[in-house]
Amino acid sequence: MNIGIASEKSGLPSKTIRYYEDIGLVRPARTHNGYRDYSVADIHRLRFLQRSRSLGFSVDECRQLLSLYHDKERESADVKAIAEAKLAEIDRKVAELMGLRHLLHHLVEHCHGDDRPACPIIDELAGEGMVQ
Amino acid sequence: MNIGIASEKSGLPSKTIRYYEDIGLVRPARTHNGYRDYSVADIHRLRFLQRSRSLGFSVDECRQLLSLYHDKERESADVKAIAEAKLAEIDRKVAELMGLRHLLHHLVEHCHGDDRPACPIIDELAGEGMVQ
DNA sequence: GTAAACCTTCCTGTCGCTGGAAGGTCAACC
DNA sequence: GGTTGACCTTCCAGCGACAGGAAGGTTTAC
Repeated sequence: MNIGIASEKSGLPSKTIRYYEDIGLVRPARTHNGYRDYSVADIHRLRFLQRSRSLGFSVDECRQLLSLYHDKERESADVKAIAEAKLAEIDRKVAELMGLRHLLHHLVEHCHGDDRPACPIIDELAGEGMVQ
Repeated sequence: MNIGIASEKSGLPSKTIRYYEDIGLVRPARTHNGYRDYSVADIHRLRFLQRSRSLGFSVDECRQLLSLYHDKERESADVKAIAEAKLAEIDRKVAELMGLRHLLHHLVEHCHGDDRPACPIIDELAGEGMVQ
């Protein structure tokens, strides 16, 4: 399978697939003309990568997950630990964004939004506001 | 004021302050020996940048906000529009993270987390799961 | 006098790709 | 056989927003 087909089947752009090869995540065969030749197993790896990346795992975490995936003796405890760490990270990010959201929302609510120069958002950013 | 003091007062690392100068966000004077010399107004700009960056505005958005901040004739409508766009973006991010959180949580819940090789997280990533 | 703490510029690396240039290969059509 | 167009290759550069470090100058304190 050429890279274009692999791209279609995996949902990853060709550029990304080549990049994944550069960093050693996938090693396709080559045909006589030098074209990359993807096997069904390669496509599985690529789909696995596409899914885990879209779930928010870093490329390095994906590397670990892939090796666990291919390790017949893998312990699901390892996988669970990685997933749980990621879950905690997501919670942290959401909390941070929500805090940010509340502050911004408050500022927007108190901004009259017309052509008067006074603006509580700018005042807050300048450190003259009453918020926090 | 030397850059170290500016760093303390603004809450930004010296490296970041120099970077902001590189990209034209702040233009401190120089002393006879070539050291950067920050005025009180410069510190205000830096604090403004620190606050708006930590509120999730991109450097380019900060640049806009700064110019609005310095524009006496600014219209708060402009500021409000930027803040509202950012708010919508935050909402999108939170929604995405929550979706991700639910899926991951579900997977973690169904992973027994011991040394048995079967692991629903891996199965899901491999495309063999029942989830979605 | 000298050591520590500061400052300078410049270059490289981070992460995860993405875009583009320059060129080789293949399949189809006239 | 020629040509077009779609594919493929490698390599190099760039994104955002800095961070790390080298090599060297300056100031301050003792």
